[in-house]
Parts: sequence; C-alpha cells; structure tokens
Amino acid sequence: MSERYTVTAALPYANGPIHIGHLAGAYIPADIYVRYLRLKGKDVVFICGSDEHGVAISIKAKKEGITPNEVINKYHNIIKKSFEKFGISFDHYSRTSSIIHKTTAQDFFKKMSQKKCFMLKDTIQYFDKEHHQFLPDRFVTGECPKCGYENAYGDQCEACGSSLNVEDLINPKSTLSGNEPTQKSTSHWFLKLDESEKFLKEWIDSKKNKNWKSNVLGQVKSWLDEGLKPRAVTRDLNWGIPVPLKGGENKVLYVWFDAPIGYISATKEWANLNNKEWESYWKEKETKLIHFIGKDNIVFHCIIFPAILKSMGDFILPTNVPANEFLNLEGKKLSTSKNWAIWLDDFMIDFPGKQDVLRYVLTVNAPETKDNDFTWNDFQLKNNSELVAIYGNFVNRVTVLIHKYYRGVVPSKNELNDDDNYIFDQLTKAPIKIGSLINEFKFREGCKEMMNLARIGNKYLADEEPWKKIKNHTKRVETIMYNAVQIAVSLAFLSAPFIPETSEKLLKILNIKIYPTWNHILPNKIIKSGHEIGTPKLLFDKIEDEQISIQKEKLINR
RNA sequence: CGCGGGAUAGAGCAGUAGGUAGCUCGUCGGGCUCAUAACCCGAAGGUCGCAGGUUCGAGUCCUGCUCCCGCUACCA
Repeated sequence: MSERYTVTAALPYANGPIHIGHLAGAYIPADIYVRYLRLKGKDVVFICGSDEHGVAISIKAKKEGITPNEVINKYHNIIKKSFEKFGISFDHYSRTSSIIHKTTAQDFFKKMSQKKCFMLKDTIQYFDKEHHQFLPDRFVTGECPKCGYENAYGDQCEACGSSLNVEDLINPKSTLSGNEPTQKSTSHWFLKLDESEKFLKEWIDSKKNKNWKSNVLGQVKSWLDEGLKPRAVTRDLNWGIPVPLKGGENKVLYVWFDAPIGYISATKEWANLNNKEWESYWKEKETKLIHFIGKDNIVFHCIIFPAILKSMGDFILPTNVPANEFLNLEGKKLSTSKNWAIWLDDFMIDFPGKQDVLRYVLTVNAPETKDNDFTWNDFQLKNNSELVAIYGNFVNRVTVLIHKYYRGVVPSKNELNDDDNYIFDQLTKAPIKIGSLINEFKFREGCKEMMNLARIGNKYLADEEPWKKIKNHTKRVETIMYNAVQIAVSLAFLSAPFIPETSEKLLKILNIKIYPTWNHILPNKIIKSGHEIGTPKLLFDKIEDEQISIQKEKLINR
C-alpha cells in the first residue's frame, strides 16, 4: 500500500481576492509538493477552502453595506476561480460556512468541553448600548496613547504602527454608533493551553533534524518558552459558528478555533463526494499531515491546532509545517488595505496564459528562508532570460532540428561517447535529485535543478554543433539529436510540479501519451527511435518593456 | 523592552560537521548561427552588517552592537 498524505494549504480569508503573496507563501509550494507526491504514486488528498467567519468579514460587510453572506459568496467565488486558473490542484476546495463544517466544529467543541479542555472566565469588554453589542477591538476607535493620532483602532494605530490595547485608547468611540462605549462583563470559554505545554514541548523537540525549518521551530519554541496561557476560543459576535452549549447564546466560536477544523470538515466533504472514507487521512498513525502556511500562521498550526487535535485523542499531529516567510512587492510590504498588491484576478487579465510564468518566478524567488522581494523588472527578466531563453529556446531548438533533419521522427541512437554518457547520467540522476529537494521543501532549489536540465541541453547542442556536423557526420548527428530529445522529455516531465501547464504543452509537442511515475522518468524509456513528435510551437513569449511599465505605473497610481 | 528569523559581488540567493568565497541574472570581451538578437565560452566585480574573542585557520563557533522583517494573543 502506498504512503498516505494529507496536505493542506492555509484557508484564505474571504474578505478579499488573493494576491501574489498568498500564492508564494502557501499555495504554490503546496501545489508543487502535491503534484510531486501524485507523480510518485502516493495516496494524497490536497485540501483547502475559504475561511469565512470572524470580525473582519462583518466589518467588511458593514463598510460595503451588504450582508456578511454576500461578502463571503463574492470572494469565495473569486478566490476559487483564481486557484483554478493558476493550476492549484486541490482535491477539494470547501468553505467554512458549509453545514458539514458547522457540525464538525461544534462537535469538536462539545467533545472538548466534555473532556474538560475549557474553562469559563469573565472578562470586561466594551459594549455599544445602542446596538446591544459587544465591540471587538477593531470596532473601537480613539486617540492613540503613543502618537496622539485620533482615529486609532483598538488593536493597532495605523498612524504610528504600534499595537495597542483597546483599554488604552483615549476617548474611545464605537464605530457602530459613534457613542462612547460602556464596559460590561462577559464570559467566555478559554482553551487551557497551559495544560498542553508539556506535550507540545516534547512534540516539537522531536521535530528537530526532521526537515523542520529553523524559523518555524524558533518561533514555536519562543512561544513555549514564554509559557502558554489559557486562550479565549469564543467571541461575542453574531457572525460565525454558534457556541453549541448552554450559556453560549449570542456567542460564536473564535475563527481560529474553527478555521483549522475546516481542513477536517473539507476532507469529510471530499470523502462523501468521492466515495472514500475520511478517517484514514486524519487518524491513521502512518498518514503524513503537512500544513503549508505563511509565517503569520505558525502559532495556530504548531500550537493551538495540535493542542486541539491531541485533546480529541485519536487524531494525528502535523508531520511538518513548512511555513514560508513573506513576499514584498517592489520593496514594500504587501497590504490589502493600502491596495499594495498584485491581485491574481488582475494578473490574469493583463497576462492571459502566463500563469506558469508567475508560478515560476514565485517559486524561484520564494521566501523560503527569509522575506523576499517581487519586482516587475525581475518578473520580466526571469521570463525573458530564463523561461524564454533557456527552457523555451532549448525545446524549440530541438524540435525544429528534428523536423528539419528527420521530418519529425526521432533518429536512431548510434555509438555513444563520454559526452553522451554524461547527459544520460545527468538525466538519470535528475528525478532523484529534484525529488529529494521537493521532499525537503526546497522548492526553489528543486526548480533551479530542473532548469539546469535545459541549460545542460543548450550546452550540449552548442558543444556538439549538429548544424555543422550534419554536412559530413550524419551518424553522429542522429545520436546527438536522439539525446537532445531525451533531455526535452525529462524536462517535460520533471517540470510538471512547477509549471504544469507548460509541461502539458511540451508533452503535446513531443507527442507523448504515456505518463510514467516519477521514478521512471528516465532516458531511453519514454521516447525511442522512430517516435514521431508534433509540430514545434513556442512555449513562452517575451514580455516587452512596455508591458512592465504599464504594471509599474498601475502600482504607483494607487 | 522581550522573543524568533535575516544581513554574503550591481540585483536575487546558496554556503547542512571551521580549512584557499559559490550559483542565477545583469555588465564587459569573445565564439556560434540550429534557435524567440535566443545559445555557448571567458573576464571584471565581495575586507561574507559592525566591533571584539576562541583557533594554526571563521561567512561558518562565542560576546557585544547596528539595521530590516515578524510575533507579543478578538491581527488570516
């Protein structure tokens, strides 16, 4: 039986479309990993969905004068479509507003309550009398105690950037009514995280030297060293999953309690739709559970969610959480509120058919170990000097020559010399090398290794000069071109996890209809002498300066 | 303030048991002409954030400092 993997990517929050930061942080790495696992023949389910609860959604709805439901429907559809366009190959994309999620999350909550994982505690909070509602920090504005800015939010001052405690605001006002809020006591369920501290410490210690990233381990340890405290998992809100217990009226589950459970409910939904059973993906000890997220989510996936899973008793814990750092845009932090971002739906309009280019650029420049920068110049450069000049050009050279010399039929392999053997050696090693890099979550390096095959191909042609030898060494040219085709074949298959659409195009050009598993992507096995390839076609187009200037101007004019 | 990550050629990055600093792109020079003026070769370019220390020897270990990013709990 093949190894089983449950792979999740962070649930995107349905209060806006998604941008390149999301893609680079979680979705592209997850998709590369999953595509690779599938090619290896593993039993893998790739799960994601929209996160549709929480304060920010209700704020957004109020701002736009629509219902929270309209907000989430709008963005759920936009997000889902973006993922499809970019080839993020989820087995199931769900949403946390689904019924199955509601019952699953409530079930978790009830069971954990029975197991005494919670404690009830009273807290004082701001309350808006006119609206009969408790106010989340974001719903209170006032004067910033640090810089004096008058419209600071309860959690953060936008003017000076410092994070605030809501009770420190001077002259607090409710954003709902504009009145001064009163203080009122309210009681909430707190997850007794402190009781999980010991187990979490041992668990995280066991992950050293197991391909866990230093940034993730460091962050988690820092939390654990500070000591965990009980954390509120319910909120006074009317948008979310109702607390299913007595005393829970007008209260909902905290988004970060219900969101990760969304991975599980989405798996259930997928299983129902596909006539599978979900439990082996979440409860079988041997199953590997991998969460792809951005660094902002580390605490939830490495502390809170594992604590929840552990308390349930029969669930497995994450095998790895390969969190990425952040991507900046032209030197500045991506920001939804400041509209400093490249939105995927916009990109699709301006660069139709160039999803793979963006995938490639975001992979090669992925913020795997530290924050990285995306610039339009770099985007153009990587397209023109790498995808067009190295990959596309090599493929085009090979296919054109095969047609020119042999009317599209792969010639025979004759006597081999050391140079040819070197090529075969490289092609034989490539799937192992790239595979183990992907396995270690080093997608950037894996992708570069894949591109190196095209470089090797270009060099091979330049060294062998078949266009010269065709005059009086025809036998030798047959071998050269046979080998060149083998490189193109490997390239087609090994690039599939990274740039899937291009891979398919190339397979079509090469007229390949069989799909070997990853370990069988070897020279001489897939295409042999006598195989007829299709017509040459360009895989990538150059991106002109003009197009890049337009994008840069677009950013500046925001 | 505390904690975590980072600081290496013009740009983006590697450097995983301390031993003559690498890769990709860009720049300059040369070669080739099958190929989307693409490809191949060569060269220039770095006191590895700063200051100390350990060592025969440190980008790599230790100490202090500076700067950037993030976290510090109703912020995805």
